[in-house]
Amino acid sequence: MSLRHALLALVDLEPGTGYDLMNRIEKSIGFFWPATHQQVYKELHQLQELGWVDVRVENQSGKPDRRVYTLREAGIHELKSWLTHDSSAAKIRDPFLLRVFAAHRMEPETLRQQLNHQKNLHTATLSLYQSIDERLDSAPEYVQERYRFARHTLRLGIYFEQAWLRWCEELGELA
Amino acid sequence: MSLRHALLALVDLEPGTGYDLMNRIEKSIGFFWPATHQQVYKELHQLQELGWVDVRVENQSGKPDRRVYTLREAGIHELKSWLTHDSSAAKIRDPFLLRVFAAHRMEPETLRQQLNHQKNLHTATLSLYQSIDERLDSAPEYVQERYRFARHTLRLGIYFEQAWLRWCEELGELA
DNA sequence: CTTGGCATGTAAACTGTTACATGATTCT
DNA sequence: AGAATCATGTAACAGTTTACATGCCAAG
Repeated sequence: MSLRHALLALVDLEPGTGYDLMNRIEKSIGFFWPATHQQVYKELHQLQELGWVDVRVENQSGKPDRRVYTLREAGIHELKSWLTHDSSAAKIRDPFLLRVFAAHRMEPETLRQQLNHQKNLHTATLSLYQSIDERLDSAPEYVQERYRFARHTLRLGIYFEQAWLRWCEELGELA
Repeated sequence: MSLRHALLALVDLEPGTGYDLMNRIEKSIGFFWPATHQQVYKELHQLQELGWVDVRVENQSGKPDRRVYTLREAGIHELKSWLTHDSSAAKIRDPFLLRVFAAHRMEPETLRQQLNHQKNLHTATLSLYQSIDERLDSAPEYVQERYRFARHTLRLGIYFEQAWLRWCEELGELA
């Protein structure tokens, strides 16, 4: 039930449309709290019904109306209240690790190939994280200040990817 | 839909009852593919209907019958076939990182407290992983051989926990 | 005498994924 | 001419979580 609060946090940082929020999710919160656009649009409607956000509807010809969401006082209050709660445990679902677990039944060649694929994926993710980090480096100071904690989560992501790559190499040498 | 294959992999390593499998999930596959006992029991029935496992029913007085599952040839075949497929991307859901992302709205004292809690959790998880690893160290060689790849996943878990702890300390110093 | 382990399930509620649906404008 | 971007949704299905349900035996 926390996509709700993820959206509050995002709208708090900067107002935006569902589409816009979705793009930002893909480059930030989505790394540890994935969501689809269908979920986002639905949740935004509920956030409005709860009185936590305001919507400004802008008519557009040909396109659907732009619905720009901003955070209300009640939303800030809810966000703060949620932040005092303890977090439940993280959940990871990794189909690749599942396969590694059963890899004694795998052809060595297949394993090597899949490991290589994972190495590429994690190299790409690491570069992505680093490029987002660098872009923030050259942002105005007030933006840097606002995204200070977002950036900490990014750093953890970088550590994870480095751990992945280390592991992929070690396993590659053995297999 | 991969709990199915997780179970095939587990039964492949060693036959067992749903209860037994569930305990093993909590100490291995569950770290990257969580499941509840309700899911496990249901899936085992389906595995049987698909002809991938055999069941030996042992009557017990007072307790429900023990249903011991073993892997059939068809199950091994399915497992091998699944192992040739590429894995879809991993999914992480971490409510704590969600809160860190929004932490500019958090009381510094609350953040410090929650960080401390996370540090304790990850220290505990790290010890757990290490103790499982050590127990395997002193197992007979044929067991070690069978759990070779399972152990690799454990090592990745250890790297992750180390990354977590490093990050918690860094953030603790700043916040 | 109460806690924990053994052992299996059903059912409802909630969440998340996938497929379908539309259509203008801008870039290559 | 075709792909990508902007912009929003509905509906069916699959998967997960939570609550409920039972009951013996052993250890402390």
